Amino acid sequence: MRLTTKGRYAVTAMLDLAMHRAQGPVSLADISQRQAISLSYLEQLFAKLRRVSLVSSVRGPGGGYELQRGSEVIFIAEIIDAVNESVDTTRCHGAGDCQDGETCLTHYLWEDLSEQIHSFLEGISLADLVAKNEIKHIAEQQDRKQTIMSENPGGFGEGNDLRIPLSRL
Amino acid sequence: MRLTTKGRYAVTAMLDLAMHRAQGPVSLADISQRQAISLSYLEQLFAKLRRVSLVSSVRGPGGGYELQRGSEVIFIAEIIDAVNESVDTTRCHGAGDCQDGETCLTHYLWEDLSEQIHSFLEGISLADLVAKNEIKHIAEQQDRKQTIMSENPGGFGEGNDLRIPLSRL
DNA sequence: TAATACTTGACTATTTTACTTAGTTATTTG
DNA sequence: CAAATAACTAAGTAAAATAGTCAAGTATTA
Repeated sequence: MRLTTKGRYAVTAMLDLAMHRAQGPVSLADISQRQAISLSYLEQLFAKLRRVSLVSSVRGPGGGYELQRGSEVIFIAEIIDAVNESVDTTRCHGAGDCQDGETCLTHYLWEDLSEQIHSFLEGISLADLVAKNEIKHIAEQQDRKQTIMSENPGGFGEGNDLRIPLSRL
Repeated sequence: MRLTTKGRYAVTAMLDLAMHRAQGPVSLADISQRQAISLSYLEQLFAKLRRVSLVSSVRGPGGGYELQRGSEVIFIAEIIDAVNESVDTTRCHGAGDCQDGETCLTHYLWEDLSEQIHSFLEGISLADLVAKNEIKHIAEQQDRKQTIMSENPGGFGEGNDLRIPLSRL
């Protein structure tokens, strides 16, 4: 699991797509302007997103890209995986290449952590992100942030207040 | 929040340190051998880890690095933050540089997600990773994986089985 | 048919990563 | 004290990833 600017661009573009899906296909040119990402780079990213069936394309005038599923069933982990081709984190690839076994152990520990992060991002959808944000804005207008959490089971919580207890994992 | 190979190296090295703290200061040469990371690269990483007081150094023969706190209060997020100097994700830095406000919105959404991941990694310590691993190994020996979760509140769960419900966040 | 917009591939610049080299400084042990 | 050890520092470099350019297509719509 890697989390780089490349993945951020992809998620950002997908969020843009999610927020404009009402108006039909969205052209990369539009996303490029709105999100300040170069058109050619978007083309590269969307080629990969298309390959894994996250988006579908419509050619010709008025064409563009659309989410192939609803934004509530497109998860952040999928998007990031699509653009970041996986790298093998272990230096000894499976078969016992390690001398003392120590190397394998720490590598395994990392992979394990990586899995946790992946699972975490598999639980967050595009729709979740957008929805949570809307709630936050309403909350700020109403100026009573403290009660949002309990009132709204779909929300994410606020920064530091949210410390996931290990007992829940 | 970025999650690159650089951060992985740092976490791996810190894990190595945590697992060998009983035998006093650990030299970078030892870590280099065990974890297959070049000595000079480790020197760069540990310069940063030392700057934020995650480790302390002992010079001279028999010297090396030690964790400055217990491994149970050193969190993964700290390690990654130490080696990855932060990049500003928003193109318009605070002040209204954005034309239509759209750009800011998706950037904000990303920052929000990034915060979630950060909070997640703030909740996992070096000790947690090691401990969970030991439990896993015992479990595999005993060949009754299914019951581990409920029996052991400190554990992390297993890969896909662990899907954090949004209602808990 | 002309315009639009996806699609592909090759190529390039920049940045980051990972490593090398060559030293200096502090500490311990013989 | 001298020699060995290992942290520190800094400069430079090779390789990889990122980000973007350019130039051709193809499919679709008006």
